[in-house]
Amino acid sequence: MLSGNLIHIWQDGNVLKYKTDSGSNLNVLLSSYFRLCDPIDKIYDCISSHDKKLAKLVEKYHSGVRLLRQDPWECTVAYLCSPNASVDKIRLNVETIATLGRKLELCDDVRHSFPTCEEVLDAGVEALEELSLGFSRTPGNIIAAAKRVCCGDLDFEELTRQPYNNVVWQLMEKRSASRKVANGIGDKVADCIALFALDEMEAFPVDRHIGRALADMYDDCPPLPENSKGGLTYKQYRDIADWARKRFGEYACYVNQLLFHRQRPQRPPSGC
DNA sequence: CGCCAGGGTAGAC
DNA sequence: GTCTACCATGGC
Repeated sequence: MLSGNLIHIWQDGNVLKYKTDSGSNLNVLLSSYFRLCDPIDKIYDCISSHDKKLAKLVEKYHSGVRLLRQDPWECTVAYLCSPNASVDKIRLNVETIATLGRKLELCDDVRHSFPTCEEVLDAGVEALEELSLGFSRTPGNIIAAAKRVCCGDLDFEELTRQPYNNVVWQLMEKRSASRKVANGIGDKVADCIALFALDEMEAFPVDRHIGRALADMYDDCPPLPENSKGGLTYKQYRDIADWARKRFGEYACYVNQLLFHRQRPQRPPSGC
């Protein structure tokens, strides 16, 4: 589902094909979603030239792995219910929340558009609480985010024109260096929204998989904590992300995508 | 039963 | 500013 259009998408060799009953031509929309204007060959060549391990990842995944330009609101909600959840669980959460949206049909495939922030507010926090989205704080965080977006306090359009640090700062609602407002968006979730929806190519999300991959592949990478239960402190997170930006340079965010897919069954592009 | 999953928060120092 | 215990749930 993209911008209210239910689309069936598949890959035929190096060609992207799709089917939809939407009257309009969706080439522009899909081109933006898959970032087809990015110089992908140049990017992967550049990454390959860094080291052997990356070259191997590029060889394996270059024909399938892309960075996406997702819808900022949908992306925000998706990552609000991502903490301590698997990709499959997050995908299920997004599909479940989508039942609050408009019904769509294509070739006997019945799905839903992702609900707008207004539709989420109309549904109310009680409706979200019945969806088993994970932690009990998640429905409240989603409602709070919906209010920020609806009232214009959180303006994604404007954020895409701002520098990376500023974007993360605003997403997290950090008002001082020491105090952060609890809105469900920490450093990692903010990075994901910034990179996957707001064109902030400087973002380098560090989840457990990325952290493990880096520690595994590079001896000079800041080490992961030994006995932590999965979590990185803000400092540890920043140290690793900064190391990666410095090490991988301009296309670090694409390296991030490759690392995430390392030793993982390839899945169809996420989204709804 | 155990462990793991695209982490964030309150509260402690 | 930095570090910890705790949080809900599904899959395996």
